[in-house]
Amino acid sequence: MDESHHLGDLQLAIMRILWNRDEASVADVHEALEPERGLALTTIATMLAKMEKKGVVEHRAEGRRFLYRPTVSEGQVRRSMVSDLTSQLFRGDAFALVNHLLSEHGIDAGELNQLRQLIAAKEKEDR
Amino acid sequence: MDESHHLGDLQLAIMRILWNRDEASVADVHEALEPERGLALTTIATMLAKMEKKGVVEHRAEGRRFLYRPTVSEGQVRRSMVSDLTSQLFRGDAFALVNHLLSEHGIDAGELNQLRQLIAAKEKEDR
DNA sequence: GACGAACGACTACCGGGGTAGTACTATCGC
DNA sequence: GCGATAGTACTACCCCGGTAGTCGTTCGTC
Repeated sequence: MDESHHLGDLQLAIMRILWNRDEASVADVHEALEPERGLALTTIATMLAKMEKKGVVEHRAEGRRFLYRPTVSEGQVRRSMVSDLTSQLFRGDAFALVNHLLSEHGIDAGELNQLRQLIAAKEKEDR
Repeated sequence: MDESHHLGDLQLAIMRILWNRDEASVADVHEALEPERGLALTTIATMLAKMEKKGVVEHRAEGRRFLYRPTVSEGQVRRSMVSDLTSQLFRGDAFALVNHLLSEHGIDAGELNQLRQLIAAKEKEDR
């Protein structure tokens, strides 16, 4: 369960498309990625094959076309990658990362406000 | 400047030692890392050379021994790696990452309390 | 002055992300 | 039935983190 799925940049871009579409052919993914990266279609196909081997996507054949679907959710990937970073940089202390984000990465006043409400809600449910 | 220093696991372990010591020989680093990882001394030496080529450490010779020093701070590395993750997983939205940490990674009641105070302090200084 | 220990330099190898060309195959249009 | 086409499979390559062996030099010691 939960298996440390750390994905590279292109892999994440591909996953994002699959999460939106739920199922997509190589050509679909290629087309969607064409504007930002100018990659060859075979590059996408290779990457999908590697990702399948790793277990983050699966495919079924529809005629001669492969339709790929994600086997892990965006939430799982986020949890896994955030956990990795937290243990690498903050000795596993998630609170320390929150602290860091607040002091080093611009969180504006409106967001602080939202955050306060979030905390209030969370404290209530814990009790 | 600030250059996206993304370091691997061993590289971070080495950096942590250098940040604590401010200057260390290959043997020092090797000795400090011996308990947790059982690495060969040459592995450490190779890694330090690669890290120097990348610009995160530098060395000076003291006799026939090299003394390495970090050229980037722990804060710089944290900022850079956290920023990378934030843009990869949360479209650059640091607040979304905080949100994720609160709901998905155990932050206990006491920490929520500290967090509330942190926010209060930050709101005051913004005004 | 020769010898062994210490130490850096160089080289090599594996795995995995990223990139893509070439080979093969099934199918469509004529 | 045959050629063009669409689509996947295979292979190869680069880069880099991680791992380590071997080589050459230099130093301290007898």
